[in-house]
Amino acid sequence: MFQLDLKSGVPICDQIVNGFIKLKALGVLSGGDKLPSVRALALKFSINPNTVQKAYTLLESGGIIYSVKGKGSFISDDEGAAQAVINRAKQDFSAAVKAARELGLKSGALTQIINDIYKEEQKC
Amino acid sequence: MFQLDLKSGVPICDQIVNGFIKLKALGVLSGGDKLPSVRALALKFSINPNTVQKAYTLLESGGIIYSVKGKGSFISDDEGAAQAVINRAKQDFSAAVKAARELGLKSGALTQIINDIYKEEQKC
DNA sequence: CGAGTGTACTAACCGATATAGTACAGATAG
DNA sequence: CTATCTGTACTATATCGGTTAGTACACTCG
Repeated sequence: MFQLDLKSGVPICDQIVNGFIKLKALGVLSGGDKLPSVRALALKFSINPNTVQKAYTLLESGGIIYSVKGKGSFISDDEGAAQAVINRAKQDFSAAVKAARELGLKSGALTQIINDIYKEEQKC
Repeated sequence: MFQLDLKSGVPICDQIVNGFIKLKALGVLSGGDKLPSVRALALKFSINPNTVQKAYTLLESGGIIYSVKGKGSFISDDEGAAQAVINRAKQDFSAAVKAARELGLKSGALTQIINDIYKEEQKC
């Protein structure tokens, strides 16, 4: 399960959304898996159930999960949603590349950074 | 001169800060160049002078510009500040790379995006 | 029926951002 | 010197997004 950083400035609901997206992208959660209930997750993180519900609503509108009244919320097995997540991640990354380019960074410097970060991953 | 997007959600003062940083990074503005006065820029963008002043204060605390009472604000010729800008840009980009990696994107996909964006630049 | 589930709604609080208005100090041109 | 432009400082207010608080309803399952 992911962690929350209450003092990071990043909205809690966004952190929850991204947390489950990552868990699905990594294969930790897959189609049909049950998510914690709104109230249970709120209790675990000591936050308000409304905040969790907001995150779940966002996840459902994005096709990442689906919710059933009286039963719970579950990871969607929709492959299109997974692809949408990847596309959104690519868009976010593209924006970062363009921002870096506007500040005068060369492509070589960027690829170098990528290599460093992915090399660091292999150590673990 | 840069543009402002009032409805982007990005704080106006941040947009002003980034705007001048880019202008300096691109060489449009260089050491000693005079910035518009707080009131003039506020008038041009139809925003509050306080907001411009806040941006200028941030720029000065970052060493990007320096201000002189009664004279105006000027681009700093401090090379260390320029390096700091580049480092900050690299840090921002690193964060984007890590976010993409956490979502399962491979380094090859990222370098591909970089190549596409920088290739597109050469067309212009 | 009862407990747990998602869902909906209103009200209120809080922090960040932006605005409004005023005031003071230094520099420069006339 | 005076007027005007400059940066700077300060308080107060308004707005918005995010969060919390509290309540309520409908559904599922044992």
